[in-house]
Amino acid sequence: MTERLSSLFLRTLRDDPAEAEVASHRLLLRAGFIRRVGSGLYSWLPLGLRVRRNVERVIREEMNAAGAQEVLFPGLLPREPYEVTGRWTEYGSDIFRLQDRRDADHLLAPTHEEVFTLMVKDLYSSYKDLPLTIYQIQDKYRDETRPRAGLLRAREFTMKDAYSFDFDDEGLERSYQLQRDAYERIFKRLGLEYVIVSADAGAMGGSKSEEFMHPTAVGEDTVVMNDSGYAANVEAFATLVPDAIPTDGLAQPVVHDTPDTPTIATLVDVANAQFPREDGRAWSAADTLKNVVLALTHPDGSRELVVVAVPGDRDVDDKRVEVAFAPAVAEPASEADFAANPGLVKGYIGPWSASGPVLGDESRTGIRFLADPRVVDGTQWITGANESGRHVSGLVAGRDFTADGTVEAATVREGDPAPDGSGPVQLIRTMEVGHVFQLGRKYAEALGLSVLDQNGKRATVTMGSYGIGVTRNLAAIVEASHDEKGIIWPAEIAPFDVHVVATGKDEAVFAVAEEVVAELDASRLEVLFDDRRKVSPGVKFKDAEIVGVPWILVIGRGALEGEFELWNRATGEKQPIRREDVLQKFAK
RNA sequence: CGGGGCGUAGCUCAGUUUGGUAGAGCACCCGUUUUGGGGGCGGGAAGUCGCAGGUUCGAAUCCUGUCGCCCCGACCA
Repeated sequence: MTERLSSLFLRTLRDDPAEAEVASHRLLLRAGFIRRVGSGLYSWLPLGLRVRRNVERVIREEMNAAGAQEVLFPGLLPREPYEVTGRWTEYGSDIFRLQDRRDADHLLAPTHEEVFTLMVKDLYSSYKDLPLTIYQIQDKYRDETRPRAGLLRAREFTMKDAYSFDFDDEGLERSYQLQRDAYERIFKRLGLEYVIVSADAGAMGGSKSEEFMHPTAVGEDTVVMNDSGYAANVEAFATLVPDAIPTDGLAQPVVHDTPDTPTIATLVDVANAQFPREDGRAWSAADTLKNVVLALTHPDGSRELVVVAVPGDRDVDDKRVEVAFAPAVAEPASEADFAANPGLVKGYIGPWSASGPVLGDESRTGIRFLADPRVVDGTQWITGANESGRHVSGLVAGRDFTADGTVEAATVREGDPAPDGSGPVQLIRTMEVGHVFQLGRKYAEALGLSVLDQNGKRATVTMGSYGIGVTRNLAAIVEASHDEKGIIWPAEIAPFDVHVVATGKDEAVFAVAEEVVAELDASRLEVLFDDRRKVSPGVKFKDAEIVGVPWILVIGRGALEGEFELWNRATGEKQPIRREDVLQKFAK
């Protein structure tokens, strides 16, 4: 196959479009792969479409090899299936909703669990039909609050989603593993670096969930990992719990007047000035206990206040809180909440007071009190004394106060110990490029998908869900593989195998190039041929470099003597090549 | 949703403060020259100045409203 630059629907841009910030967005626009139509909506030009099809091809090959079968569902769906699973409402304003001429509600599918499940329900009814894994490559729609970074977070994006259907848990585990293995092969072929992290499964009600995360500065997720193989999403990070300390012989708590210390920093200053440590070391924020009041809204609509205690040198991490309290929604307590609970003295909250416990089941307020796992028995803290302008020091966990439980709410920091004992962790920015998920029976139950077992009894099917963002992966590859000159496509998904550039004005040179291109084409190579006349060599070279085909074959000077030049786009290496060696060089 | 910025030719932008005939570079078309790194010269086509209303003799420019886009944050199966 040969495409000629003289007729290709392509216009490269010399200047960076003002709308593009990140490299992939900028380069895909400039090199003429995509164009923006609306916020988070992109059109695909011939070059972009070719790469996209190649990404899809890799995914298809691995899906098929893993025994999955391809299907295709509509992107436009009626409301009913989503009503049954509760997602019509749960999804809120993140989905595009529309009405047909009879005012019937529809949506543009953000994901397809429901219709896959219903399709299997329609057709299958016996355990003998299982296992089954089916997939599609489909456009998904999400009304993102803020689309950004071009293809990395778009409102219309292409995704491969697969679903497995099994009779029992062992079957699900096997199907899951097959998909997981296929994902590893896909990312290796795409040349995309990844780490697999355990993810929180709460939101979708499943059991086991792992995310394929691609390390990149433009990522929106934080992964906690170390060189010894530990890796987890920051939401799923578990604190390594220190050993308890004997409380025997520890001094009794002391209450101090600490006016004007509403923040941890001011408290530490006052503590060092007024009641220095006996061992001479200075108090630090880590010696204080910060008590944060959160308001939870439970799925039944009820509202509950909880107090979360974290060491004062850490903050409460919103994402970790969200997971810790799901399905309840947590938000900072409002002024009204404080007004309704006079027992909570803002800025001076603590579990203890001179006149008895303030927080917890048996306390004055009865408010649930959850502590960071580091607050083990025997640790001593400076914290609020529940009186305005007063704090207490030497407050011993397990002796002077007891939490109602622990909560993973504190921020994770570089250097924190991994829960598996493998040592200190690092925090890296990543982007989710794939997700494998054991859904279990949630959707099958909600939608009534069951099969008859060997005894003729109904049994609910168990499901897995497996997603890869096709267009996001394409953009991630550009992020990971470009230089100041342009894109550098990995051979597996490059729009063409070789980019032949004919230079000069000598028609004899073009005639040679035509012959070589025809030979390459005949050996089933995909060739991009810059056959433009009256375009200067510099322009052609710049275009070749920004477009990013792995090999650039320059036919110009010396062409009539059979001497060409072969450029390696990735390394920048340029070597002479004899005409008679060209075919062999590219032989597949 | 909060904060910031921006809408003028396909792209990048000037002009707006101080109202007075719509501009530049690149890209595009024609001619010419050049041919190994976005070349030179000459000519040309191309814009409802986001949209609506208002003020004014006159609005890209001032006023009001509105729509859209980008960035940071919140949010994100």
